[in-house]
This record gives sequence, C-alpha cells and structure tokens, in this order.
Amino acid sequence: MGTTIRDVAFEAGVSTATVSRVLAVYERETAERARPVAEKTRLRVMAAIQRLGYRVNYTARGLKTQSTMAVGVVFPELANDFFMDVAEGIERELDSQGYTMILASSLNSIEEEKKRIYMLADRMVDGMVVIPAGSRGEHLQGLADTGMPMVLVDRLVEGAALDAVTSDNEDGTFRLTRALLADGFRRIAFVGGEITLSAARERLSGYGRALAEAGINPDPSWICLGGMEVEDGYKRMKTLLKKGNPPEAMVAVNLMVHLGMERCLLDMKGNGSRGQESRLTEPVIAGFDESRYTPFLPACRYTASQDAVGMGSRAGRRIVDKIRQKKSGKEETTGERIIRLPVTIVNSTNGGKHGGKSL
Amino acid sequence: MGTTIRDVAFEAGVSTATVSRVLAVYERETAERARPVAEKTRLRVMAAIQRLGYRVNYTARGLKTQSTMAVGVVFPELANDFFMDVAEGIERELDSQGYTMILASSLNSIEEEKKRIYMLADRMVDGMVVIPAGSRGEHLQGLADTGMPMVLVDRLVEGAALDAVTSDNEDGTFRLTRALLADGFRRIAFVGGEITLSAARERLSGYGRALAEAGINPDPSWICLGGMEVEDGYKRMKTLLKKGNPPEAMVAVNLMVHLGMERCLLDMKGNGSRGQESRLTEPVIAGFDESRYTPFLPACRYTASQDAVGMGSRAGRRIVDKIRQKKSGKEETTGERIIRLPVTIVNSTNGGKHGGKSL
DNA sequence: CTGTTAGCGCCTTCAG
DNA sequence: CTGAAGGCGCTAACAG
Repeated sequence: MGTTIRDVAFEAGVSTATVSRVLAVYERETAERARPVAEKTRLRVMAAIQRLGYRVNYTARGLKTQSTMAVGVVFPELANDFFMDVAEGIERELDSQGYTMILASSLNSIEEEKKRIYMLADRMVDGMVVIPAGSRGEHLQGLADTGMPMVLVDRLVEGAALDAVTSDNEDGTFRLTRALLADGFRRIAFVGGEITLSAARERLSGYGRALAEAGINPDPSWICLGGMEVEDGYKRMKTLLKKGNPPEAMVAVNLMVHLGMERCLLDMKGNGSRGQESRLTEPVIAGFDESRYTPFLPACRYTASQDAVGMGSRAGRRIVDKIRQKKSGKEETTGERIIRLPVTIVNSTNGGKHGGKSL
Repeated sequence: MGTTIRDVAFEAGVSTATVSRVLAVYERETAERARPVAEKTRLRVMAAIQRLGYRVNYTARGLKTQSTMAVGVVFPELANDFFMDVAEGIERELDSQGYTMILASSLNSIEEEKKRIYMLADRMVDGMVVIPAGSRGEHLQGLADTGMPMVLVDRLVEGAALDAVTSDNEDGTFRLTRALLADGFRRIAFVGGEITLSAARERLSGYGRALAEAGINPDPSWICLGGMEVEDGYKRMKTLLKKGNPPEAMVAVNLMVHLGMERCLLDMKGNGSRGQESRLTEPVIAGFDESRYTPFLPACRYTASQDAVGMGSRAGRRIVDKIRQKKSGKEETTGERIIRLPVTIVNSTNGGKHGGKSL
C-alpha cells in the first residue's frame, strides 16, 4: 500500500518509534504526553515525511490505541432540513476538534437504528450522537452501558438516561399559541404529532397550557394527533376543514406536517389558480420549525425557529467532552444532563430567519 | 475491550482460524472463497458467538484485509435537498451491499474538499463518491491515480477523467425553455449559474439551443450568470426587474437560485400582503430541480426534476462495482464512463412529483 | 477439515 | 533522547 512509518524511519535513518513520537507532537490529543525528541532528528523525520508523502493510517492507529477519532451520527432520515442543519453543526464542531463524522440513517425505524448503532460500534467509533427514531431507548442505553459515550439530540426516549440536547419545545408551542390568541383567534387546533415522541408530547403540552391560561377549553376534535410527515398534515387538515365549524387557526407540530397542511389548503381552493383568492375563510397556521421555504407558505403566520446548527455544535462539543473524559479515565459526572436550547418565535408574515423579524 | 475472536475460539474449543472461517461464510463478499468448515464445529462456534455476544472488529479486519467496507462521500454541503436525496440513494445502495457510508462536507471549498478526501483515504475507505465543490479536479484525479476507486456525481470537472453519474442538464433546460416558448413567451432570461461548474454550463447551453431553434436571438442582458445560491437569485432577479423592458419569463439554474428569485418577487409586491395581486406583470419561472416545496413557489410554472435518489443509487452501485473489480484484480474498463440520467419536466402549476403531473 | 504461524501499520513500555 | 520488541484483533497461507 502507501508508504508506512517504516519507510519514513528508514528514509530518516531512525527507528519507527522515533517517527511515531514525532507524529505525536502534532496531534492535539497526544501532544501533552508526547515524549521529547531532539530538534535535529525531528527535522530529519519531518523532511522524510514530506519527501515520501507519508500519511498516517488511522485504521492501524485505531487498532492500537482503541480510538478511531470518529464519531457515529445516526439520524432518522437524511432528506430533512432540520436534521441536516443539525448535522452541519455537528460536523463543523467535530472537525475543528480533529474528529470525523460518520453519518448513517435509521430510516425512521427503531430496528434499523439498532443495527446502525451496533455497526458503528463495530467500526470502533469513539462516541455517538443520535436523534432517536422512536420513543424507546433500551438499545441506546445498552450500548452506552458498555462504555460508549452517547448523546441524544432533539428527542428524549424512555428506558434510557442519556445526555441530550434539545429545544424548549413546550415553550415554543406555548408562545406560538399565545401569539395566535393575541391575534384574536379562539378556535385553535393542534395538528400532527406522534405522541410517543417526547418532542411532540412537549409541543402538545405547550399548546394546552397556552389555551388553559386563556381560559379556553379546547374541543377534543381540535387535537388531531398522529404522524410527523407531510401526508399526515394533509390528511389531518382535510378532516379539519370538513367539520361544520372548523378552527380558525392551527398549530403544526413540525415543518413536514405544516407543509402537508398548506398543500391541502392549496388543493382546496381549486388547483391551478394559486394567485386567486377563494371564498373559503382561510385558516392561519403557526408551525414549529423555520426554513428558507416558510416565507412561501401562504397560511403561515408564525414559526418557532430552533437553532438547529447550534444544537448540532452543542451536541458535538458534548460528545467530544465525554470522549475525552473517558480517555482520561475520569468516570464523569452523575446521571443524564439535558440541555434545552430556547426557540425563537418568528412572525413569518415578514419573512423569518430568512428575511423576517423575531418577536 | 469487547470479546475477541480468541475468546470465541476458547469458548468453542477451536482455533481462531476456525472462528474466522465460520465468520467468512456469513459475509457475501467472502462466502465464495470461504474454506469449508464441518457443520458440527460451525454450530459450536456459532453457539459460542451467541453466548459471548461476539461482534467482529472492523478496524482489525480492515488492517489485515486492507479493506474497511466503507466508502467516503464528500458533498459541497449537507443542508441541501438535492444532495441529501442523492445521499439517501447512495446510503441505501451501499447498505444493501454491506458497505457503510462516511459522509463529509467540503463546505463548498475546493481546499476543504482536498483535505476531506485525503482524510477519508487515511481512514482507508474502499472508495469514494464526490460531488465536486469546484470545476477543477486534479486532486481527485490524483487520489484516483493512487488506486482509489472514485465516482463523481452531478458535476464533472476539468483536469480529471473520472466516472460520473449526472443528469442530462442540457436537455433539461432545453425542454424547460421550449415549454416556455410553447406558452407564448419570447423574452426569456437565464438566471444564475457558476459558469465554472459543468452542470451550470450545460444548462445554459440547453437554454441557448431552445432559443436558437425558435429563431430567437437573446438579448445579452437576459443572461444573468453568477452564483448558485439563494442570494444570487435574489440579486439577479432584482437587477432584471429594474430593466426598462424586463423579460416575461426566466429559467433558473437550480432550486436555490430559483428560491432567491421568488423571494425577490415576494418582496417586490409589498411585503405582508402575500395574498394580494400586484399591478406588476408577474414573470413566470421555469427552474431546475423539483422538491416538495416547489408547489408553493408562486411564479413557478415548470420544473426539471432530477431523479436524485436514483442518481445516488446508481453512483452507489458504480462505486461498489469498481471496488469489487479492483479487489478481484481486474484492472477494469477503459477511461471514464459518464452516465446521464434523463430529467422529467413537470408542470408545477399542478403540483409536481409531490402532487403534479409530468409532461 | 482444522491448527499454527505470520504479519497488516502503528504505538508504547522497557532498556539502553 | 532513542531503539528493540511485543501486541492491538483479525485473516491467510501453509502444514497437518
């Protein structure tokens, strides 16, 4: 294969051990415990490395050091704006710390998720960041129990006490709903949400609290649970509009559901004539998640913007910390630690992160 | 660490070599050359593996076999619908073949791209799939020359003769423009496009050919090159609208630019009153790329839909083929092979892939 | 059919 | 400050 440390040693007229030491000086992680090397030999070795174009073999190093400087990241799906913003945040953070991200998708299946985390463990990743596919986390906890550093993002799970970074979901829908109330709406529905997912539950709860605070007792039919995808939003919206006295406003559990709802509205007012106003009273939507597309969603009035990239870098920093702690032998802090990042409510009539103003 | 092959060997009362052979039977890649093992011992070993919860260590195996069963994927950015659809396609294909995807972002920088491909090489990935960040590919070719299997996606580059899978870009804008012509538009602009990127060049070319066919000589100011991002579309559109006699229709080089253009239109007609028609003659847009958001873009009339997931799985299959060929010693076919997938023109007035009809 | 024996490329005591 | 030697976990001849 490529040139090895032996080639370099030969070229520089030293032993492989010396080359290894020279290398150690250049790694942030090992620089402190690096043994001294005479400046003269160091230079000689460096020159040889240059000349031969030597590059370390991480596989070999990993086998020896039991550390691959890679962290596994498992997300429910890739084609999702929110997840990918999180991924960007993670990758940048990891990269700046000398770690590599290995990204895998669990295809929204808890079974696949299990396979993926084990597969990553087989590849000896030093740690793992996961957005759980479901609500149960025994398999995650199980792997963590073997000593694998792990941090969750976005969703919390039952059956596991793991570190996590997520948003203040409850507060998000609380403020979203309150904004709608302030605008004079009274008949406000909540659409979408897999009630097994913690984030969805929290969002429903915030909605409920805002209504309670306003002394409004929501009609049970206003709460249209089920699903986190585009089709789910579409279906729920359709059902809502068929009602005799439909809600005037609604809170969407996430961007996908929100999209489906808007799609439904579009179809309702006769396809093709998108510019033309219909006779129907147009409901107003306040949705979780903000993206560059929200300014184009006609019914959208408010969005709760999560700092996805920020969540990612937070998670990245956290996992690297845990890995370092583990390496340095400290058995680390006690129990789980959950970081909740605040969300920003955006009046998207004026744009949003991509052009609007915050409240 | 975890249990090793030695533990299993001891537990089953056999040698490590035998365990290794039993393992080989279960890998698709090695099953054929796997040496026979007596059914009785095989069962005994399997039982031991179960009992101990043994899992192979890919790092160790990789060091020995010079193959990690991982392929590196380098994309210009992660938070991009088109790229992520491609990634999904790649991952599924790789996974079904027993390979793991390692995804990295080049942050739209050719320098970063270079770092990333070498870093992946250091990790001994068996092959690489990249969407180039720029127009030059010496560094890619350089790595390929060392024997690293490589396939490009979406964009071709100068300075390299590599396999690639891309779309029929020229045909896409050709048909897009022709559809606009058929609708009676004559003053048609082309917006966006980093002329250094092959895909952008090809798209411009298709536009030109359609106009030529119709005997139209485009005003030079209709061709607004520069940039592939949202802001670029915004700026170009603004400039266009300021002209005395602006075009009635435009072709957008990609979804990002398209978005920026729509954004600009939105801002033009006085913010806040999105439902209300303006006095201004509304231009019509035909854009490359289709997504679940295009139905919401008011000016969008046609889109050229690329089969992003399909491109991904094609690329995945291709890279696995190349890897296998390399492993089996065959020095492979001659020169570069470029696969061009057809695009579908969608009348997005009626929805698109996410609800519309193809032409 | 199975065991023994060498390493893959690197790091790391332990001597010098 | 540097070299020699052993081994991380696994596979692949080569014997038996």
